[in-house]
Amino acid sequence: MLSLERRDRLSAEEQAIVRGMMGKMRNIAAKQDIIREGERVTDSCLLISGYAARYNILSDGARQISAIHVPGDFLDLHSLLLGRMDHSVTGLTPCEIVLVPHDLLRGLTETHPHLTRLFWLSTLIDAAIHRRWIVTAGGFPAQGQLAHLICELYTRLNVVGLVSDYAFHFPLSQIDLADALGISTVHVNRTIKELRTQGLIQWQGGQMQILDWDRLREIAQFDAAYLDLECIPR
Amino acid sequence: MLSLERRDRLSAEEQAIVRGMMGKMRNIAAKQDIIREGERVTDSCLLISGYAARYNILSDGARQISAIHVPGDFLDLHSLLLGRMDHSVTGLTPCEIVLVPHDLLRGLTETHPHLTRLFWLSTLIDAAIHRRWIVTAGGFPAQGQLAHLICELYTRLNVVGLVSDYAFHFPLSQIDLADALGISTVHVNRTIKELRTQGLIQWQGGQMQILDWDRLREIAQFDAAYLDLECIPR
DNA sequence: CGGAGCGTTGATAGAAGTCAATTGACGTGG
DNA sequence: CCACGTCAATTGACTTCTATCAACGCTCCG
Repeated sequence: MLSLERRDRLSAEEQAIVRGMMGKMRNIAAKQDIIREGERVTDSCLLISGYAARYNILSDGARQISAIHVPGDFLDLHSLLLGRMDHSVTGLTPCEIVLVPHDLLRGLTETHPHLTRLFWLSTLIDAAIHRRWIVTAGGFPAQGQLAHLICELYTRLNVVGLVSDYAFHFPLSQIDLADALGISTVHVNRTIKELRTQGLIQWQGGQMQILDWDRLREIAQFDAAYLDLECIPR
Repeated sequence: MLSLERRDRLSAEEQAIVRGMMGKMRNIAAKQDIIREGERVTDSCLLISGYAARYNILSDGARQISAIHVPGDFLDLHSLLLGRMDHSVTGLTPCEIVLVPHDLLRGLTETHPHLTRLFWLSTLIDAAIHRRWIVTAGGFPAQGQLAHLICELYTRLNVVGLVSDYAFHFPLSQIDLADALGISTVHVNRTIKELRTQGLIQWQGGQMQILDWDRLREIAQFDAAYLDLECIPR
């Protein structure tokens, strides 16, 4: 379930510990905030199902999304060591999350170095994704950016077994995409239209179908290396 | 020297360990690569003096910078747990770095939980900075983006004692700024001109002088909270 | 002296934003 | 059951921001 377990082997004991840390499941509605900027939090959230996003509100009221999360991701593992949240987290769709108390996580850093490194790794992959977003935002026009996001989400969902035949559930609104890509909704709409017209994707009823992975990947200059999907000792 | 020590207290033993980990100093010329994309590395680099940057080269040859580093920063602490570098690192100016062997760092994660958390924290702050760059890239026009970068660098340099009277050494080229902000050099030039004309900054001979911090901060919507500068137990 | 690199400026082209309007899906209340 | 409101998707017209192309000056240095 955790993306952690795809990048290194966990011992039976470690698996048991991780499972034992999970608090009770909580249901989050779409558009409901899970964490608010400025809070000091006492638990980290693991996303079980649904899409969630980190975002900030700018002074003109615009929402800028800095990360989109898929099941298996920690939404705010970084809150374990950072003093206050520098962003909010919201459900983009209805979500299920479990809370992992910071006390337990901190205890784990004292007693289980290997698990600690894997949790650390999880935040490092977050950071690698952030860097890639910076690169695509700065270096690509809207079409490349959108194509890259689709490739990335496809790959990340694939890791947790949520794709089949180049298709995945993708019920986000064009508004969400606009806020993530930093472009207007009108422009998102036109950019999607281009991808459709070029026969690269199909997207309707909350279902995304990639029709031509190779060309989409090329437009996006997508290379999954930054997601560090090797399963190796860490 | 490390930015680490500004965010929590280190015991005498911890300070000694950290000092003991430093390998020998290396000098890097401006525009010289320190780490190349795709490498597996065996040491992490700590920047002692100068400016460095993480970057990727896009298929059209453009360079997109995803992070700018100041003295006291680790350039690639994440390489400890990530398999291969997903970006390169270069000196933007002549730099001094010290290498910290991964063997030592990994050993430390086995024996010193508190120091481990502080190293982890260092990468979390990197990530927080990445998020802020995503927000400013997506949400601001060029002037706000540039203003934000100046505010950020001022604040980060202040942490390590490298500013005085709102001035700091800033010998980057406009080309470097263009690659960091994802805009053209011509537009960088015009944007700087605006900031100068508005009496916000002065920048000549590699020296940046902030003339009106309050207005610059306002244009940039800069709030240092994301840099998490509190000195608290972690 | 002459070239290379950087900074600066003007003119023009292209990308993306804003404003406005229309459509369709959906849910609520009468 | 239908009227109505809301929200998202879509499209057109126009504006603004940013890129590109081109030219020129400056400084540094071989």
